[in-house]
Order: sequence, then structure tokens, then C-alpha cells
Amino acid sequence: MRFELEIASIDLDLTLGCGQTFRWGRGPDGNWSGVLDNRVITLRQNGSRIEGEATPGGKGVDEIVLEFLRGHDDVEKIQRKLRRDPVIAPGIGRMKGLRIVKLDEWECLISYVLATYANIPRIMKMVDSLASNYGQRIAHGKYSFPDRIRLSKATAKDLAKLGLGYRAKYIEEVCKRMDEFALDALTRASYEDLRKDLIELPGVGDKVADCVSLFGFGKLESFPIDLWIERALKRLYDKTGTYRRLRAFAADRFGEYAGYAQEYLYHNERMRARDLGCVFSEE
DNA sequence: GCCCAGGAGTGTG
DNA sequence: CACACTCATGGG
Repeated sequence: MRFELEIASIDLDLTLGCGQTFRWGRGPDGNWSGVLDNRVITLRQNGSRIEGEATPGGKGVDEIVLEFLRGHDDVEKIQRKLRRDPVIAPGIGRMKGLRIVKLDEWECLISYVLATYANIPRIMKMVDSLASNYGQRIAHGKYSFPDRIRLSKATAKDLAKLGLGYRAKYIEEVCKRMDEFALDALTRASYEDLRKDLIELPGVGDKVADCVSLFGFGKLESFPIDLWIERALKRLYDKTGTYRRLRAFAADRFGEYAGYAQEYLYHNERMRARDLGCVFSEE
């Protein structure tokens, strides 16, 4: 079925292609496709309109897509607040189309455990491998991401064969420790409590906990610090040190929308490295 | 072949 | 608490 919706100031290519999500790909026709709620969704942009198709099922595709793309975020307001930071203020307007994405909690947790010390193409391959081996087939070559029950059927040895490396045993263990109530309880926790609980899981440290908080549970104050962010903080703010220290710096500097600031900095730093343009620069 | 990757776990000072 | 080392492997 077809659908369309209106989202102010969104850049679909930027939002889906900047490495927040690992299950969305852009076809040769320029359309993006991925899976939400056990349905294959195809998206394309037409100005401020997002239009697309979805395989049948469930209810309200447009609501599902709107939530996924965080269409309710008031980017104007967010940027107005972040503009108080003089370093990102000059270029922040050009980041307006980059929205944080709202991923499924479980899929996000597993994906970011896999993401440790791997590059994005490889992460996409690993996540896709879990889906095609343990998920439900929806359409030609399209699978849902396996829920906890399905993924629990995989042993660490099975998973290692899929090329997950040392991450295989983490996935097995996370499946074992999470029950249906645990995940549900987390959705009602504050960011600090959520983070503390996530970090108890094997394979989940500071950075993964913050990514899952931000992209999976929608905690916009979360500021994940990976190698790119570390470089950006060093280059733009001359700030270095432990995760703790950098995290405190970001919380103080960016406050309740630190997650958006993080994504801006992340994308900017990567584009800079590829010499594809950079809107935040020293001085 | 080489270097690097949206790090985490463990042990040590 | 802060650092050093190890982990398993593929992508560019």
C-alpha cells in the first residue's frame, strides 16, 4: 500500500545514510528500503514530502514511519538551543535535514553490540546476516530482524560462523539475560537508569549504552562517544580524556539535545575525513 | 599487505 | 580512577 507524509526539513539520504541505522539501503533507483514492524518499507523524498510503499500488515504505516524518522522533533527549536554553542553555530543550519532515527529497542541493542570495533559496511553485513538467518522472511531477500526468542536459538558457535568474531558470545549472552519484562521495564526508565542497566549487559560499555539510549530508546540527551567524536572534540574543542570526562563536557555544553549535537559532529567529522566538505571548523 | 574500524573486558599501577 | 593490553575479522 502507498502512503505519504509531511516532515519539515528532512534530508532522507542524510538521515538514513549517515550510519545511525544499519538495515536501510538505497537502491539504484534512489529509493530507500528497510523493514519496520515486520513490513518492508520503501521511501523516497519529494521536497518536504516523504512518500513510499509498504507491504501489507498492521496499522498506520505513516505513523510508523513518522515515529521512525522522528517527524515530531522540533528541529528549529533544537537547533536554536544548540546554536548557543559558538563552535557549531555557524554551520548548524546546514545540518537541519539530519534527523536522529528511532530504532526498535531490541534491534538497536543487538546492532550496536555488533558495532564494536567494526566499520559500517561490516556492521551492515553482520546485522543483515542475523536477519536472513534468524529473522522471518517477508519478501524476496527481505527479512525482519529476529526477536529475542528467535535469536536465542543461535549458539555462539553458530553466530561465529556468520563472521561476528568475538561479538558472537556477547549476542548469545545478551539473549540469555534479557527477558520480555526486562526490555519493557527499560522503556520506562530515565536515561541515567537505562544507561546503568544496559551497561550491565555483556558487550555493552559506555559507548554502546549511549547509542542504544539515543537511537533505540530516544533519549536525546545521550551523547555517544566513538573514535570520530573523540577526534571532533579534540579538534574543535581541544578536549581530550576519558569517556567520563568527555561525556560530562558534552552534557554541560549541549544539554538536553546532546544527541543531535553528537550526530552533527559525527557526520561532520566523517565527511571531513573523506574530504567531502565540513561545516564545523576550528575558529 | 597494511591499516583501521560507531569498543569492551580484564588486569595493573 | 586511569592506562595497557587483548580480543576476531573484514573492508578500504
